[in-house]
Amino acid sequence: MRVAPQVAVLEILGGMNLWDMVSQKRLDNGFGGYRLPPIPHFPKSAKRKRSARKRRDDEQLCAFDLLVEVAGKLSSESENSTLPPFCIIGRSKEVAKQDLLGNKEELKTEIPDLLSNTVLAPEIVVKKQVAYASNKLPQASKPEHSEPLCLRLKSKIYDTAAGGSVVSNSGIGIGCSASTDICRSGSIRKSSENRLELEAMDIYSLEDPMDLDVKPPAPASSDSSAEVPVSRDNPCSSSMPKHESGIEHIVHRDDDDNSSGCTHPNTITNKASRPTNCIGDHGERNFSASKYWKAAINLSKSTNSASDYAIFMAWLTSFDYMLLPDIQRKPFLHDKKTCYTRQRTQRSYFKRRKLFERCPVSASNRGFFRMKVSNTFKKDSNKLEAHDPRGTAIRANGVTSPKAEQSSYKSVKFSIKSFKIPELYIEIPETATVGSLKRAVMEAVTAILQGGLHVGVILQGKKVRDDNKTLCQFGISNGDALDSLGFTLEPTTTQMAQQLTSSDNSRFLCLDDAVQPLARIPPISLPIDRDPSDASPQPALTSCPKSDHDSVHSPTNTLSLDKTTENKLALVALPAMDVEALAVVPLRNPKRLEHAQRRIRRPFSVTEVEALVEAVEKLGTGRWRDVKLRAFDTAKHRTYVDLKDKWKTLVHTANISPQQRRGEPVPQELLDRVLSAQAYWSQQQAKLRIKEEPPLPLPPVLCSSDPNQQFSSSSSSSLLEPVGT
DNA sequence: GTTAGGG
DNA sequence: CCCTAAC
Repeated sequence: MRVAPQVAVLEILGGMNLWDMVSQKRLDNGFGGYRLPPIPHFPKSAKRKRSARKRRDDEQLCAFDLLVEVAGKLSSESENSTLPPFCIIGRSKEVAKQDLLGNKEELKTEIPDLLSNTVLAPEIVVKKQVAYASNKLPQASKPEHSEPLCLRLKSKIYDTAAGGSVVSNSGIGIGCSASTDICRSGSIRKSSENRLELEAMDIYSLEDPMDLDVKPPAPASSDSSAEVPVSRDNPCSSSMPKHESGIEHIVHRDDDDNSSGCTHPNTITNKASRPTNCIGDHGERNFSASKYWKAAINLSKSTNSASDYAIFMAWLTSFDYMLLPDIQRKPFLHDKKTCYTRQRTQRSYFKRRKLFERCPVSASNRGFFRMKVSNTFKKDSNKLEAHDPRGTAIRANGVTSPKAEQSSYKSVKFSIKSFKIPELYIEIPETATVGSLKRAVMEAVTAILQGGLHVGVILQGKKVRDDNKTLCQFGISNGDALDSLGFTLEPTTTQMAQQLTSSDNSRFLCLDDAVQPLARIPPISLPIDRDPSDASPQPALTSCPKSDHDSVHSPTNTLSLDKTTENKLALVALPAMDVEALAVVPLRNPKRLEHAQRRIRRPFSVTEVEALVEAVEKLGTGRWRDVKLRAFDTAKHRTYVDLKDKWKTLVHTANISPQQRRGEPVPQELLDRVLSAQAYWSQQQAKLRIKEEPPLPLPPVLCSSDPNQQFSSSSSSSLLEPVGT
């Protein structure tokens, strides 16, 4: 019997709000490279167990954020372009499972952190990848040269500035840039003091950490940049090599790391004299992937930090592995000005975040989660420079800077919560090697990155396209509208599966005065649902599929159009198709990972509300499918459940005081109609129950002869094209 | 697959 | 917007 190789579909989730991911713990179980360390066993103390659990969670968050930040630094400090490629790959659940079956050897290596005063002392676990564990598959499909190895890096993160205390010991998987090639060579296994690693790679435990609540060291040194807290002397850090020489090697040795294990900072051994980077030792680096990353490097050179951070933050949160550059290639510590110091406290992310929001100015100095938004507010430019690696969805608290010499200038502080992450699907044969998978993912990612990402600004669900308007003109500088401010990542160009050619930096960039056209969306982009109800000055982007279906994209027109609309507020309905547009390969059988991903929130526009109201007026409240078909047939992102839910909230909204309402205000007239229709139809339903008589009770109040007219008030004609069937 | 309702 | 029971 011939067994057809199955196709494993990898789904790399995107589009998720980072904050949601973190707060909802959706990074658990391997998704996003996250693994839950086990909770230390405290049989007799529920309390301790609880606190341990909390600590673990906190640590995960910290570690996660560190990754994010590291990536951000990498991307922005790779000026010399000697930066080895680093990439992020995803993996299927199956592969992950197989991962655990292989032999494991552990290698030690060290990677100086890219953040000031912080050292990453990771362990790399090399696993023999059991790539073809499935017995069903013919062995012949196995490539002869070798089994792909899977690199896993268990990062142990120390904060030297904080006295070497363990900041994090997470299970985040980080790979090494050259993993594919290196592994194939097999050198990695011999290159360093091997140690058998028996524990599963996701097994971690922390000792009861030292008091991690100690306040971070105050910035003492005068010569340090105002922003950078200085590392204070402490037993541990003193033994750590300073990073003045660029690269230092630090090996973490925790020989008694076992299941009950402690990773005590004091076990850190400085072995700087002996670079043990397994990769470097053998000089077998083969950055075959580097070409792809030139794009990323160029990108980082030619664009501002906001986009850099955005990109890497986005990808980081989208993938399972991140490949870090080899430390021997380049120091990353030169830019002290922008260096961060990891906050020592292990307090929860949430707590710090709140703190930050409350004290946007000072607390941010050393806060790891500090948002480095330097939103200089210039006269005729509303350029934002968001440096937050954590992404977007900004929240701004209109904070006035007392320093502003020009009284007319007002600073706005943004707290970026997250970017919307583009979604990416990859399909690859099950018989493919992990290495090829990595390459496939990398190519896909690169294809997008090389095209550049454009940062979009969304205000109250609408895309702000006019780059020349000032923030205050949009009301961004104050008011509740700030809560509905967000950012998106959009592909600028996507030349799938194309060679990276570029020295042409002009293609990479975003968030600049001159927004690059969203040109050249790949032909493979999936059909995108347009929201016909979103009245928009951007016909090309919001056209109804019905009428303009094939013009998948001609964003260029649109954008050029933008530039001419300087005098008008260019609030444009969010096309909301960017995500789909990034799809690499149409997903065939998306076995949703774990909790699939939450759909992005798309507030109903007034136009949509009107359409909904009108449909419900005519059809009643119990026929949501019909309502959908009638008024939202072309809006694929609106399900009938959505419509039902929206109606529910509309009714609620109509019943509360205007002061209590949030979001884009719905005209009272519409709300009145909502109540009216709700009352009417609920009455009908009641009647129907009592006596199952009237199959089609003639509606309305006035027994209008035409039920369809009953609720159609003044502006009766729907803005939506009543879906012709 | 739809509806209804709680979360 | 998600999840699910109930149909």
